[in-house]
Amino acid sequence: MSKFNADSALQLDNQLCFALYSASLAMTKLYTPLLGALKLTYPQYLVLLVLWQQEGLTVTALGERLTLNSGTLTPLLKRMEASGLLLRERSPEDERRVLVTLTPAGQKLKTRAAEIPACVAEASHCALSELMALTAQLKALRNRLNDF
Amino acid sequence: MSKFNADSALQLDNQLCFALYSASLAMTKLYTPLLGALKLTYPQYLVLLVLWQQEGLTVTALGERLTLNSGTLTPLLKRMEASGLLLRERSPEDERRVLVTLTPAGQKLKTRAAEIPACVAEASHCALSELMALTAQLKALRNRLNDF
DNA sequence: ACCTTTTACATTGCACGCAATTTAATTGTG
DNA sequence: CACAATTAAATTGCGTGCAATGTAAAAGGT
Repeated sequence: MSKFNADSALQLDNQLCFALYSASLAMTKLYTPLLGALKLTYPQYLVLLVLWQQEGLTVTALGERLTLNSGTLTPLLKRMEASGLLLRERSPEDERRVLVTLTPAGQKLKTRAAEIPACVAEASHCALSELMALTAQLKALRNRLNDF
Repeated sequence: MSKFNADSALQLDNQLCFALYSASLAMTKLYTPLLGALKLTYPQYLVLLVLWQQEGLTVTALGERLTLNSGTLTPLLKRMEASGLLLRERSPEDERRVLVTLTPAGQKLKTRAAEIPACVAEASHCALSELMALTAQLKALRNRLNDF
């Protein structure tokens, strides 16, 4: 009897999908209290990570970076605008586009957020090299899945 | 200048959290059409994976297995009950507990779901050994994060 | 027996996340 | 120039996911 028959493949703990799902939920739960101190949600933090690197992106460009669509991003960005972190402005050259820029308050959060990655690295109980290797593997997997 | 200063640590593509997040979303998007043929959502499929292995679990036991709480599970299980996949019954010995069992329709889906893992393995373009190794790493990470 | 505490689920309110659709602006084509 | 096709966001409807709270049953202490 093979070790990997159909029944084995359907066991929750053998499933890469569940390992990904549950690890991602666990990571979000780790971030929640850290981000709560900055009054940010987890996807809001991801938006800031992008904007701290490059401002003036369109909603579509942000979505490509985060693999999120306008159905998710539009209300999320509106909430961040309402809390004073960013501005959403129609592009003068192309009125279809909405350009997203940070307010001084949004830029300022970068300093306070700088401590977060170290907290996460500590909680993971991993060497930096291991974290980097796992990150690279996950990015490769994500790209293969998205290209499928 | 170090390769891993504070600014580098805040780059989206260096973040394990985003690699996990985006890979998990990509995996869900891969499953969605496969599960749509069975009229299942992704977390509903995860519930079935558990119940196909062991029936008669309480809501709490299911939640521990899936790392989900009653706020998520109660409405999810009600929807699955409404679609005829399972039963939710109070335990006669302890009226606080709700026991979840599969209907014949819920059990029957296991046969049709058996093809899904192979589809996912193909889409990942990975050898089985690589998938197993990545799954093991993610489970270890999840456990460390949850214990933190 | 009485009463506090604990346990198990359910409920509420909020924030995603996405497919499908809609609206408005721009581009392409004759 | 007219007008269909394309593009960019926004909207709608639904299903999670969770913190906080509520409710009812069981357990535990005196």
